[in-house]
Amino acid sequence: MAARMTRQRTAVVEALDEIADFRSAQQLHETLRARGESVGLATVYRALQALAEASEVDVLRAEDGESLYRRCARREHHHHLVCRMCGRTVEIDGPTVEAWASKVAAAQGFDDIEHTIELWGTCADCRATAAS
Amino acid sequence: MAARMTRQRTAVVEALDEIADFRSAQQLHETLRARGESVGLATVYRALQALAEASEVDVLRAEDGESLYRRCARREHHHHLVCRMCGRTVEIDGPTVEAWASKVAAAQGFDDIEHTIELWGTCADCRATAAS
DNA sequence: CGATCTTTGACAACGGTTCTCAACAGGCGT
DNA sequence: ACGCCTGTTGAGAACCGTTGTCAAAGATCG
Repeated sequence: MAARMTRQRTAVVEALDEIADFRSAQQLHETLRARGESVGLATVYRALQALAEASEVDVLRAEDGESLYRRCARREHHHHLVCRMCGRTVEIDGPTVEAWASKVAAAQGFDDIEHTIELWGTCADCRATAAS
Repeated sequence: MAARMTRQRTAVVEALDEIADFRSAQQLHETLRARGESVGLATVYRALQALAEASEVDVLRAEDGESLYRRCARREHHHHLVCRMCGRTVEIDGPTVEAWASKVAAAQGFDDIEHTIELWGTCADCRATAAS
């Protein structure tokens, strides 16, 4: 059960530290391969899974269902505004929304409440690129 | 391009009308089969797709990525509080949240904004069942 | 009724993710 | 330093929800 620090896990964490945007496991795998780090795809998935479980990375689902990962600046609970084209991300928090969510859910007799609040859009750069 | 009203499409719509909770395409297919209506799985998927496109049904992604469908009472924009065990659903709207979302996104220079706001929990009934 | 043209359905294909299992390598004890 | 023990790796298979294929079936119109 002791988490060993292997070359592969280190590589995944380092890659995440350098990338500011949300990326899929496959994109990350691609990146590692490209920079010469030989890491298996399954290993990337496992590393991300472990990191997510330890709250070291945030996970969210793209509109097509693919999982995207990101190492966030703050470890506290927060949400994201993500560019659906390039993955560019802005961290957001909404104290108002949090309160609203738990109040509404509790009023209906629901327990173990969890909420998904994500904002998707097209960032200024991508809009410019798409226009050309 | 003219949408023909076939036996299969009618069956899917009728099933949705009778079920108040979010269900997956496969569950719906199962239900139709069980009641004697012979409908192909691909057809169920296509029917749901068409209905979703016409805003006749709401779609949302379960935590494992599966798509869930539901015929909602109101066609206007709204959100859901869903029981993650049985799919039981309560429709919700949050005018405050809507305003907050678009304001935040616009402030960051993002366009074509879309937001995902869903609440997950365990309903009173399922909690009781799980405890026994 | 017949012609036309969409829809159907069994099955294959797809894409992301997880599983399998033998080879491998941290890291602790000596 | 050396081995051993045990967690980890990786190539490929398996999985599972979903979409594509294409010949046969059926809805609609004249």
